[in-house]
This record gives sequence, C-alpha cells and structure tokens, in this order.
Amino acid sequence: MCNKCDKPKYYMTTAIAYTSGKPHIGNTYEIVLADAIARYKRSQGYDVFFQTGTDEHGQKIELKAQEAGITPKEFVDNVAGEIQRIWDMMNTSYDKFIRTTDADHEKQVQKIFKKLYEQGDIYKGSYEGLYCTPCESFWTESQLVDGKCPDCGREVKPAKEEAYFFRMSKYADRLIEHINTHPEFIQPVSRKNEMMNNFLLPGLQDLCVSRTSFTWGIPVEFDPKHVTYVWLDALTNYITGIGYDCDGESTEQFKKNWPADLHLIGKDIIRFHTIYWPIFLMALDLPLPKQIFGHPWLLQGDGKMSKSKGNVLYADELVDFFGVDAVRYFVLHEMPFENDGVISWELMVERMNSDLANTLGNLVNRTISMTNKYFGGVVTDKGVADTDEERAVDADLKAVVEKTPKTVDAKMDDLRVADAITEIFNLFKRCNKYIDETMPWALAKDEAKKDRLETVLYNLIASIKAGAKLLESFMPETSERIFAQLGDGKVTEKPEILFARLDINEVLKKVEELHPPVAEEEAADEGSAEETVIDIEAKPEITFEDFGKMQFQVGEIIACEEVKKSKKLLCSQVKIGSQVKQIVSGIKAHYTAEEMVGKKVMVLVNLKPARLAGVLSEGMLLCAEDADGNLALMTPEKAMPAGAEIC
RNA sequence: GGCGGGAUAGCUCAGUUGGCUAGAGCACACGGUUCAUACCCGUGGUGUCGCUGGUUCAAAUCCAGUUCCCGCUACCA
Repeated sequence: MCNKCDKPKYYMTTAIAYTSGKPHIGNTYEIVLADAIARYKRSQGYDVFFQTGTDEHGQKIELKAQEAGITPKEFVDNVAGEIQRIWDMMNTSYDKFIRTTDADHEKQVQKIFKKLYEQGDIYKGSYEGLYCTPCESFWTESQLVDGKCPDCGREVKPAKEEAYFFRMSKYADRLIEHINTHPEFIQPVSRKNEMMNNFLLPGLQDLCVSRTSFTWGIPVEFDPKHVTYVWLDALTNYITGIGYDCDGESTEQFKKNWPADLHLIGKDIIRFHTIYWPIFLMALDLPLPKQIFGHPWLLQGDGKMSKSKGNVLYADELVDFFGVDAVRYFVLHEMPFENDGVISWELMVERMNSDLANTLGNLVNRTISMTNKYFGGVVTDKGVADTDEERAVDADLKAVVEKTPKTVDAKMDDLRVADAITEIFNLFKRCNKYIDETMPWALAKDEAKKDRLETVLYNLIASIKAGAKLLESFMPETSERIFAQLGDGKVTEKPEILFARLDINEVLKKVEELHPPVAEEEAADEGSAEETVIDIEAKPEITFEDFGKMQFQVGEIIACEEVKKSKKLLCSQVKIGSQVKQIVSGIKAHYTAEEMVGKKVMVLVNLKPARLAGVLSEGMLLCAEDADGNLALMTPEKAMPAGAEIC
C-alpha cells in the first residue's frame, strides 16, 4: 500500500533483454503483454511500478564488440538504445529501464556477492566439479559412485579451473515448502510440476556464479580475476532497480514495492526465476515475489523462420504494415495462456480485416456517419423506448455494456489477457447487432420516431465509449482516437478510417519485395557467414602432444539403426580401415537411420568405449553444432577411403 | 528412460464439481439489410468428443489399458 495515496502498490517486471543483438518478436511480445497488464492495473487504481531493461554482460557481448572494433560498453549502448526505441515505438509505459551496466546496479551486485560469500552461501570451488584424468571427464558430486568416477571407478580430483558456487541445496526444502503452500506462485501451474520433478525433488546442484574466462562482467570485489556470472548479475536487477541495498540502506521505493507482485518472463527461463531467484532472495533474507508467469512463445506460422522463405518477422516491420495498435492487438489476442501462439502475415491480415476493420472500425464509422446524417453530429439522451421490443433491446445492450468490465476484470486477474480482449470485442459485436435490431435508417424515415432514433444513437455512442474505455490498456492509441472521433457532445464531421482493410495478396507481394526469397544454400551460407557467428566457452590450451593422442579417421557408415528406449540416439556400424566399430550418437533428431548409411564421416577412433542407453559405443562421430543445436556431420571434402587418417 | 500436458466441426479452440438435443470464432453456403471500410445481422451442416474396456440412471467429463502428439528432463563419447 502506498502511504501517500493509499492505493495498493503493484510492482511488476519483464525479463531484461540480452543486448547481443536486435530484439526479436518474442521479446516485443513480452513487453507489450506486460504493458497491457501494467496499464490495466493502473486503470483499476493500483499504484503500479513497471520495470524492464537490458542484460548487458557476458562473453558473447565481449566478442561481438571485439568483432565490431568497439568497446563492449559502446556496443551495449547501441543495442540498449535500439531496444528502448522499439519498446517506445510499441507505446509501452514502463516506469524504469534498468541496465545491468548501471553503476548502482554493479555496485550492489558486488556487495551482494560479498555478503553471500561471507555468510557461507557462496564458496570457492572448481568449475564442473571433479575431474577424472584418465576419462578426461568432469563430474559433479551427485554423479559419483562411492565418491569415485562412475565410468572407471578411479579417484577423481578437483579440476584446476576455479569458480564460485552458490550452495543451492541449503534452501531447497524451504523453497519446496513455499511452492507447495503457494499454488499461485508459478503460472501456468503445469510448469510447477516440471520444476518440482526435474530439479527440486531429485536434489539441486550448486550453481556456478562466477567466471574467469572473460572480463566483461561485474568483477568479484575480493577476487577480481572473477566476474559475476549471469544469474546473480541479471536476476538481482529486480531489487537493485528499485533501490535495494544489502547493508540495510534500501530506499523507501524498495521498501514500498518489494516483494514484486509479478515477474513476467518467457517459459525458457522459468527455472531460473522459480528456483535460483527465490533461493537468492532467501539467502538475502528478503520475501519472495508473489507470482511468476512464464508466458508461451509466438511462433512463425508455416514452420520455422527462415531467410529462404522470406518470412522472418520483425516488430518494426509489422508496425510499418499495420500500425502499432494492430500489432499490439495481434500479439495479445493470438497468444493463448498456456500454449504457443502462431504468427504469420496471413493471420495478421485476417485479424486486421475481420476484427479491427470490420467489427470495430466499421462500427465507429457507421455510427458517426448516422449521427452526422440524422442529427448534424449532436445527440442527447431522449430516453425513448416505446414498445416492449425497443425496451428489451435497449436493456440487453445495456446489460452487456455493464457486464463486460466485470468479465474483463476476472480475465485480467488470471492474466488471461487474450480472453479479456475477446470480451471487449464481444461488446463491439453486440453494438453492431444493436444497429441491425433498431434499424436507424428505418426510424429516420418516420418523423414521429425521431426521438427514438436519437435515443438509439445515443445508446450506441455511449456503448462504444464504454468499449473504448476498456480498450485503453490494450490499444491506447485506438482508444484515444475513438474518443476523439466520438467527441464530447458532438461527433467529428469527417471520421478517419481507424483500420483499413488489407488485401492479403498485396501484402504478401510487398513482403516478398522486402524479403526476396533466397535459395536455401545461399541463405545457409549467409547465415553462417555473417549473422550467426557462434562463440563457445574457451577450453584450456592443449599441447601438440595432447592433440597427437587423438586418433581421427574417416569412417564409412555401413549400417545404422535407432536405439530403442532413446529419443536421440542412433547406433551406427562404422567401417574404419579393415575393422568395424559400433558408435552411438545423439543425432536422431537431425538424421534418419537410412540417410546415415553410406556416409563417410570423421571419427574419433581411440575414445574409451562407453555404454549409452545400454548400448556399447566405441568412438565418436564428429559434428558441427549451431546455436539452435542443429547438427551437421563432418565429411571429407574430397572422396577418401574408409580408414584414412585425419591429421 | 523419468515427470507432466494434450487428442472435440474443414481450421483454431471452449467445455467448470459427470446431467437437458456437444458449443464459440474463422472459413464456406444461403437469406436479410443498406447507416457503414463490398460492411453488418440472421440461418445452416457432417462431429463414432483418439482407440478399447469399466463404474453409473447418466461419461467429452471419472477409472484402467492402448495409440499418437507436445513440454520439461536424462542419455548426446
């Protein structure tokens, strides 16, 4: 509760966008969804604080800046500016845009890190736990068998690469208890089971919270070769942004707003927000946020986005075609509560035409037109309804107008934003029906019905205004335009078209001009060459001797079958020289067993055999992997016999 | 492999604690209307409610089994 204005406070956040590049339509969806909720809560009288921002540290950004020949700070300044520009273009009403490079945030993260270290929640350990030298493998404690390597049973010892870890298990029981006693904490509820069954109940592993492999991050104050790794840096924005101080000097704003009422995030980062974040807060002795909603995604209609199809969608491009409010309407309306939504040019045009142009735009237009034609633009409430029938239609219209705010309220309370919008459009549809029921053009022919006609138009305008009022949170500009056109006492003489109907073929034609389809291979080349450069975690340097230990050869796959009981594994018989090895690979999602046969591939031959899903594997097929996890087998560029050495 | 969710009209989906002839929107067809952005309003259809069995006076709804799809997770040598 705000002590100055006695409105209940409502603190909500979006995830902070990573500044490695231009935000995609999914990020844009999130900010629009958050904005609709924020505006709605404000309209209900809540004292809303709505925070969004950018996550600006990490190795990827460090490398991208290096490529661009600028400093990381310059790089993130550019991208953060671009993100903010798009947020503003979408007319979102955030109160604070936090950047993780903000000085006060950085300072506070350092203090938090130190405090957690001093109280024993963070400890210095080694990355990926324990190392088995002969197996060249890292293991976590939970993976060990009798404290020894699960593969070979030999001793393991701590690896060289040091890092700081957060002791998650200490707080796990409290978190389980909290989740069980607060069913509204994780939304949608189906996600709660996933977190419980996959992470909490089997036992939490400690989380690595520092890195030494790059420098673009917040240094650990007492051990500056380490920088804070993403989650402790990023998640804490929710408290530092409103003035948290772990020495007890938090601002009034923090005291008023924390705990957050809602963290709105994508379903991909639910784990971090429902497990690690609450545990960090427990360690800081702060109350937990009231609700975390992991929204689904907007996906491309006809399969994945691809340059070759020319169907990639960007928020600003959509806005160029349809306007801000139409795009807001689309993303809010098309996104169900629990499942992924679909977006495509065709669907956009369909919604634009049937809902925005036909139902709403035309309604406003015809109403204004009649008001001008029959009454010179001015109508007052004559309160005339002579027959039972007239009284019945008026009453029914009124009932819908009065009921809609309540149903919208109920939907919004459950964060069912798409359903809330549908309710508002049902009101507009009811208005269209009212026109047909009352037939103003017929009333206009009878001078004796003049007052009834005026009453009808008055009711209509009042109802549309009621709908426009409700629309304010979702389509603020449209709401304003409707009010401006309906006026206060006199409607406008020349109504502007609110939403123009579009021809799908013309739109598609323009889209094609904008994004000429490119051949599949060209697109792939382009993609790998400039757009999707991939940076991976740097491994320690090895000697030539280390390299010499590995035996690579060309292998020919002579047979291949699926490994039953596994979703990802294929088992291949690979001819290497005169011998045949059995190799299991996790590539079922990318190659069928049939297409594997006959391929010549690069094989790591002298890898210690292991059992995968119970099947013996005597080597490794080498693949390249892109950012989406797509795999491509490495094959010789010219014909080579099976067994040829790769060196 | 573990856990969870889903399968309903051509398409996208609603169907609350089992109960009136199983619904909405879109699309399609026909009819009405002309104030309006060729718009609006009305009417209409086939659904073995994934499959099989069970409980019940009554099952889309509950139970068991089964097939397929999806999510998270593990295996990815």
